[in-house]
Amino acid sequence: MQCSCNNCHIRTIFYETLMSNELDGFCGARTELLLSKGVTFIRQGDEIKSFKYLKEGLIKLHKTDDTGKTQIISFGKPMDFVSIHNIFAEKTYSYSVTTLEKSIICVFDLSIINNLVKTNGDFANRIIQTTTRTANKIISDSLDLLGRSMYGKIARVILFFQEEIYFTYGFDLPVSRKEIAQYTGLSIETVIRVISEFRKDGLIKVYGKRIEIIDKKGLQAIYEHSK
Amino acid sequence: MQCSCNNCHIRTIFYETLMSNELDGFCGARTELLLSKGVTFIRQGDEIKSFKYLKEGLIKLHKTDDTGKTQIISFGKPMDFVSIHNIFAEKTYSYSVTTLEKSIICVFDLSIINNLVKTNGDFANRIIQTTTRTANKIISDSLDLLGRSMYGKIARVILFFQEEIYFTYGFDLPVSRKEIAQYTGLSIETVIRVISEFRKDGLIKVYGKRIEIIDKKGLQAIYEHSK
DNA sequence: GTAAATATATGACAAATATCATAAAGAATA
DNA sequence: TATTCTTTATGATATTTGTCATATATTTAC
Repeated sequence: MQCSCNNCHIRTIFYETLMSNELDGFCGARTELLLSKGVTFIRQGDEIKSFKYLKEGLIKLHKTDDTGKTQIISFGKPMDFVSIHNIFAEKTYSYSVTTLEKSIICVFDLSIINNLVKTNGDFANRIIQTTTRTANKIISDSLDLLGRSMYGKIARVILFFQEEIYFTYGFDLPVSRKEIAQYTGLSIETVIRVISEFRKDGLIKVYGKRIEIIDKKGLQAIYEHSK
Repeated sequence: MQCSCNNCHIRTIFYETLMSNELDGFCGARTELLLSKGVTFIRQGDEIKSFKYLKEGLIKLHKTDDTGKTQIISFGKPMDFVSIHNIFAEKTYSYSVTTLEKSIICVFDLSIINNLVKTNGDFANRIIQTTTRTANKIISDSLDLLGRSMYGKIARVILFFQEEIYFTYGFDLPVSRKEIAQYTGLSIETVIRVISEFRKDGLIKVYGKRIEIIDKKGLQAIYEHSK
């Protein structure tokens, strides 16, 4: 039987671990969500019933505390599992997830995944690796940011979108200055000011959301010397 | 067969998931390490060959970057798995682990754990839950610290040792001011100054490493209003 | 037991970052 | 189109935190 996941990267993550009959069940039971930009499709506090995979697009993981302050925890790109480090440990989501661009989400019933974990040791192993890698990336990224100055933090964000999301020197920032502030822990004004300084120093060009990296080595040097 | 892990908390984590014969293999193949204070028993970069459990004592997870700067990632207490969020994802340790007090570490060969993951779905499930919970705690703690002022950060550290480690209002800090700085991202002088301020304000008494909490509600208020 | 190293402590000052105020540009809405 | 709301931008100023200097106390090494 042809599985509609054939062209999807999720196969390369789990394929080898699944028997043909398991794969059919796995792929057959999935739903696809086509979401436009700005849709919060997971809300902190909601019960976890499914396992979600970002097939295309861009998302942010975020949480709001009792005082109403919002923090952005990480950005997710295609081939990322959404909130995967959360779904096996808790009954409800600790974080919300919102699209930053038009995105396609694959939704699997959590019971199918849990069942495969129980019956297929290799699959269980893949899940363990994937969850821990996802969590480790969040930990090392947030520890990295913690130790840097405002210049290093903003340089990191710009380099992140260039190196891990758009792969070109010119791109439209998918986040507002405010969201960069929520991710870095800086104030909005500081974010705006640092971006302006980078522009004045000829490191980047800025036209609203549009960023063009002029001096990538300079940006990298700022990032690296910002401890 | 009597297993010497009978009195150990690790049984309550994995017990129900293991058949009697599996349990024998699990417990029989373990080694115990008795370590004095200040011993680095896991070093970043070393190959991961075992699964380690902190039976008694206190440890810190830390890493040193290329510039020689050391960051403390988390503190581990009894019943914690040491670096568990790392061992399934990587071949080598990303972090070092050092005892802060005399500690007992149980060492299991990683292949035994991996084998159980493959053959026992319930056990695999427990491992997934444990790894993700460990990682989630680190993520939420570090996000929490990131958003707080120096007063909130130091209050958090003092409250952590009172509430999660010693359970009494008076205790000896198991870490130096420098280590608190490495954990919070503050400078050493700032850590010392804030502790002094807390003392001058009558929140705590300080005799070198000895801390006595005088006004716990006051400390909590500082922590909570420090965003 | 003495010397050296490390940890704690505090002051003075500098640097980093936040806050408040204000304004213009853009986007959303009626 | 006019109106409102949000985002971006910048200046002035205040607050937070770091750095450097120096001193004492404590621990470690020989």
